[in-house]
Amino acid sequence: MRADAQRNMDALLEAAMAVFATSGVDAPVREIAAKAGVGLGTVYRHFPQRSDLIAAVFRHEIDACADAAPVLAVEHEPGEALARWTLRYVDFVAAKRGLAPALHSGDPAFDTLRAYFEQRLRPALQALLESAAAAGEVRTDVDADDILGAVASLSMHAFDRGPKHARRMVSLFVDGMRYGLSPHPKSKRAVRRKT
Amino acid sequence: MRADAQRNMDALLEAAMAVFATSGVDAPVREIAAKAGVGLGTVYRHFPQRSDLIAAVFRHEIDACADAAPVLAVEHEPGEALARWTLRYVDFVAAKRGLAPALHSGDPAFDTLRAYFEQRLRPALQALLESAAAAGEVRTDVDADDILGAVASLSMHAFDRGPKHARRMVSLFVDGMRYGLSPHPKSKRAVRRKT
DNA sequence: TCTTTATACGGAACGGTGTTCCGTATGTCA
DNA sequence: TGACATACGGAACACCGTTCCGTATAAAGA
Repeated sequence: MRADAQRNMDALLEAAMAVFATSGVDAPVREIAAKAGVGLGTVYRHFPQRSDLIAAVFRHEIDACADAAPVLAVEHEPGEALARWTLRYVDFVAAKRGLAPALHSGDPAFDTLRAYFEQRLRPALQALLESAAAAGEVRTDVDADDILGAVASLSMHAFDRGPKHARRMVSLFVDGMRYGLSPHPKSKRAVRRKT
Repeated sequence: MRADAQRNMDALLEAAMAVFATSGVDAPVREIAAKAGVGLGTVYRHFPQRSDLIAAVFRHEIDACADAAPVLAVEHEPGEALARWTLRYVDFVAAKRGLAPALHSGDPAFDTLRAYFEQRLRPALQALLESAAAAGEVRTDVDADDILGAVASLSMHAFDRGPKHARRMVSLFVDGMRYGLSPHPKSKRAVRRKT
């Protein structure tokens, strides 16, 4: 791949991410091209359809969210890492709330995306979940898909009442996974009731 | 109101309903105008914005759904009427699935619509619900808003797996409301356990 | 019945969108 | 250093929602 092509590709992705965040996913392609300092033709060379650009940005952010998991796993105790990643995931879902319609619109460009979403996020979360479970910091009757689905629909709705509310509802849910287990990582007093 | 104006208005509503059902709510205004045998200017005389036309069709179908309630109430036993209306409501929600994004889009033309939706459907359902409750055919700890909300979100999701699945899930929900009560309207054997 | 006039009609025109096309510029490799 | 495959920019196209205005017509008074 030619150097300038690669450079423009990166510039486009960055510009698109910024513009989508500001003006929503309905922002004109011309605006993104301008922000990236690139001609219209160049946009369509790299992303034949408008939806391909959206999908690329989306994929990019899925990666960022998934990649946050191992980092958090190193920086925090298992239970805390899980809790923090979940809130990170809330932010991801919130940012992409405007895409829900597109996802269900039947555009084939987004079919791949759903699969990528699961394939990438599930293992990331599963690792955190298994560590936390092994450390006895969360219950064992919840799996990664449960969390991905529940938290997504939870924050989707709850965001209508503001980001604070969404994070609070999700925190509640996460605390539910800790129910009956040691309340703080440091104090290992076994409070556990109800397997 | 002039006679031709009324005629064109009706033709437009009918054409819009048909076109939206076929091509979705994103269908071009020109297509609707053509189907109604009417000029573009006429469309915008009656519906200053595209969203006003959508809202009008929506209101029309809310009415149809609400008006079905008293009819069913006369034709069937209270519990059965409630069950049938709920499935009628599923069809309504399913048909309008494409509007969910628009509803949440912040367009002021749709703000009124949400209010109308509740103001019209809640009393219709409430009447069925009270009859059924009075006849001892459903539990009394569920109210109209519970049903409207639950069934809407339930069928919204379930329709991804086909209309059969949606109706099945909702039927399950409705049966839940009958739990512990006489299984068939005719046979009044009191099976009831658990108040 | 015939005027009159307020009202409604049709469709060309406008501004803005996604997408295509092609002449021009440029990175890459022998 | 050429030669050429590749990438670039932006004018042009098709289609969209919306506006505008000259024309047609339904309705009310003579």
